[in-house]
Amino acid sequence: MPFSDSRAVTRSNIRVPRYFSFWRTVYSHGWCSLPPFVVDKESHELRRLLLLSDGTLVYSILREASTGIRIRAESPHTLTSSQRSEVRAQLRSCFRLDEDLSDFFAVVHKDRRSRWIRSSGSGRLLRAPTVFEDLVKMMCTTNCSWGLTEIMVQNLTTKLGEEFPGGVFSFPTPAKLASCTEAFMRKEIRSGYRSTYLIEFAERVASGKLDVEFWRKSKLSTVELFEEVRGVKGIGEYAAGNLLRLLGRYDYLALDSWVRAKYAEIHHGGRKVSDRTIERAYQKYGTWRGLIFWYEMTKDWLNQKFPF
DNA sequence: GCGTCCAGGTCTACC
DNA sequence: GGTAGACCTGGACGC
Repeated sequence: MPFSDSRAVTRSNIRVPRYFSFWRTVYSHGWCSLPPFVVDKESHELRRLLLLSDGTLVYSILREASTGIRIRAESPHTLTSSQRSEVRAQLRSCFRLDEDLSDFFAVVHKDRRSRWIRSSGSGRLLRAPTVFEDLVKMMCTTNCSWGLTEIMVQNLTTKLGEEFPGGVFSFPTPAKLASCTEAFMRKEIRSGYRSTYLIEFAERVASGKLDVEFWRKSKLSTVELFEEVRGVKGIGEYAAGNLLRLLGRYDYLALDSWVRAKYAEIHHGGRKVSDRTIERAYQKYGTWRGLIFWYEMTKDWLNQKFPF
């Protein structure tokens, strides 16, 4: 645990919007169990090593507070005001605090089946500080078990990330990932056939040929943006649909084997149904359908303090 | 302990 | 445009 007397500590508080739950956001999907995110279940904290734009590493520890989110930021030196601002900006982005969901909350409030989403403080899906990290992780979820995804991401951070005293690691930069050989990726990261896709993607980002961070504020239509995301080798329909959710676009259901089985269990007694049937059922929710679908599939997590 | 089979998305080649 | 097979790993299972 990276505590040290020589460490500079900054404490602050982030105000949160209406209809927000810290833990419902942390457990909105599996990202909180992939490093650099770590949930400390004993101290009820979310921890994460942040890499600032000037290269400074900041170990952030977040707790739920009555006034919002309480942050303890540990760093090798006292943070400047611009560094403190960047820490807060990265965390605000992770928690989607600046995303306007008023229309979404109005839609779910009108729908008896979905009303619980607003009242439970759900609606904001946790994401990484960068689109690069979200996409790399998304690629690591394809065609494998969740356990293997955790192994790949763990290896990416410990073997390619920056180390902070105390044994925690940041997520690797595009340049660091781009410098890897395929053999290294296969042997050390265990990313298998995804290795060439990951390296190629990192090279495009590191060289500036592909600006994925711009996707969060892109004015492209959702269909156009979906196609652009699909242009990354290794990202198919499922991964692109899921990534779009983390970009604030919710038109796609991002069907994978887990949600297909879950939908069949909830609505058809476990009997398999076609993707078209699922899509038809959520058509009425318009551009919010992907978000409402996801929360309906994970509603049973609501009753668990730590769903996973 | 070893071998075999299977699940999991995406890409590519082929029809 | 649709489909089959390959890709790779961990886990389950049988021996």
